[in-house]
Amino acid sequence: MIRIVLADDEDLIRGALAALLGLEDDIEVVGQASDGRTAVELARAHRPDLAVLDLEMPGWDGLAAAKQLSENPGIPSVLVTRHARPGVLKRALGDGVRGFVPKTTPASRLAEILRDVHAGKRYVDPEIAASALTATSCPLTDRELELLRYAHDGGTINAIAGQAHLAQGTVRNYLSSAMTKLGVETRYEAARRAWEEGWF
Amino acid sequence: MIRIVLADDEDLIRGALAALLGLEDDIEVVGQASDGRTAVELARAHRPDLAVLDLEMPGWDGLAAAKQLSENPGIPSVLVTRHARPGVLKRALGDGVRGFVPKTTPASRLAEILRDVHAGKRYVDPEIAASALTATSCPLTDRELELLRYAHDGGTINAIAGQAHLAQGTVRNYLSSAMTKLGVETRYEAARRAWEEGWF
DNA sequence: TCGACCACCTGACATTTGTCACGACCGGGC
DNA sequence: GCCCGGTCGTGACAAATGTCAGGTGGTCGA
Repeated sequence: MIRIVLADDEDLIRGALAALLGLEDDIEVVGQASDGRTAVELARAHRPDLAVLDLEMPGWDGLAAAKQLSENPGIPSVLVTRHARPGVLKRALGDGVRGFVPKTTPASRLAEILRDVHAGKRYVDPEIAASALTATSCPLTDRELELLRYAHDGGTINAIAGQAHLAQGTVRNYLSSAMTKLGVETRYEAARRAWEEGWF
Repeated sequence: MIRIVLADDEDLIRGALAALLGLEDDIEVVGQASDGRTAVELARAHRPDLAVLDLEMPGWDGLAAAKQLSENPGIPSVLVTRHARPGVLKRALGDGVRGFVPKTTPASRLAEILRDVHAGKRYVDPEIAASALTATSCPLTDRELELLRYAHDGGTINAIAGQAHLAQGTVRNYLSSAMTKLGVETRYEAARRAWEEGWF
């Protein structure tokens, strides 16, 4: 019997996934959480064989939870995600994630994947793996990424400079540099590109 | 027995929802589709009692499919959505949608909701209903909305003017007007606000 | 120790953008 | 008729933005 802790912030999806896994004779969902922190607490209490975590969650996301679980109680995680972002896959594998499943995966495969991971294998969606291999590794510096993160929600340069505690000239330079590196015309496009690649 | 056609572009979620509904004795999923157009074809072929449609789908989205189904074979629809956008709810109800369920709804409630809708009732998530009532109705003109749609993916004014076949001065005027009406500083924030409200 | 390099920051400059005032056209109400 | 609101455009101005040359300090390998 494979004992699982399941985390997804959308109740409907989490419940549906639980129903799906409940159909399998050898899988048992022993706990459900709606955010990463609760998932970690549940896992430390129940000691499941496996954690199935949605990547996009408020507060601690799936990646943060997976890292915790892999370090402390040594519980392997499978991440489920809507957006197949190559950079995120790389970081996830570095943080001890054992399976990476986009939501476009056929439902019938999920149980098999969990069994494989439980048996010690790893699973990575072939599509994402391919794009992660061909993907240009991130050409941006940490500072550039930080400012792109701020730029992502559409504020003015001044607002960004305030949040980052920098002069606006500096902010403009970093963003300009990022824009040239990515070959786009505006910081918004740059921010979107960086997000899509999974660089943050 | 309530016969249902189910549409969601994410295979994993669609399969999980099917599993969830399959647990109910009085509900049968007679067809599954990954986009709105296929959902409509399936529904015309199988004549289900109800269609459960994800709102966010490529090609025809859930709203378009629901409208078709309500007009032609007269099949009622329940929309499932991730983002609770008040404007979308209003349009949906106008297009004959009978149920509006955000993905934050507890999984255990879904079956009840489908039964209610099948019995002729309507269901609208109370949270969204409240925000739709208090929401300011859209103060923007069609042209302003159109340009905000273009602005939403981050191009320059020139690019937008090209797509819309307008002079850049005109584009700036419309966007500026939209920005003042919404009380924001940049066209990107304006575009995001309009999207969040469900105005497009 | 030196130079090369990189991340970091700044100021000056040209372009883009937002704002405003204005005019023309069209359609529908009063 | 007249007025009003939406559409489309122009020109001008100030502010925000992007671009560039340059400066500082630290690390690293030769």
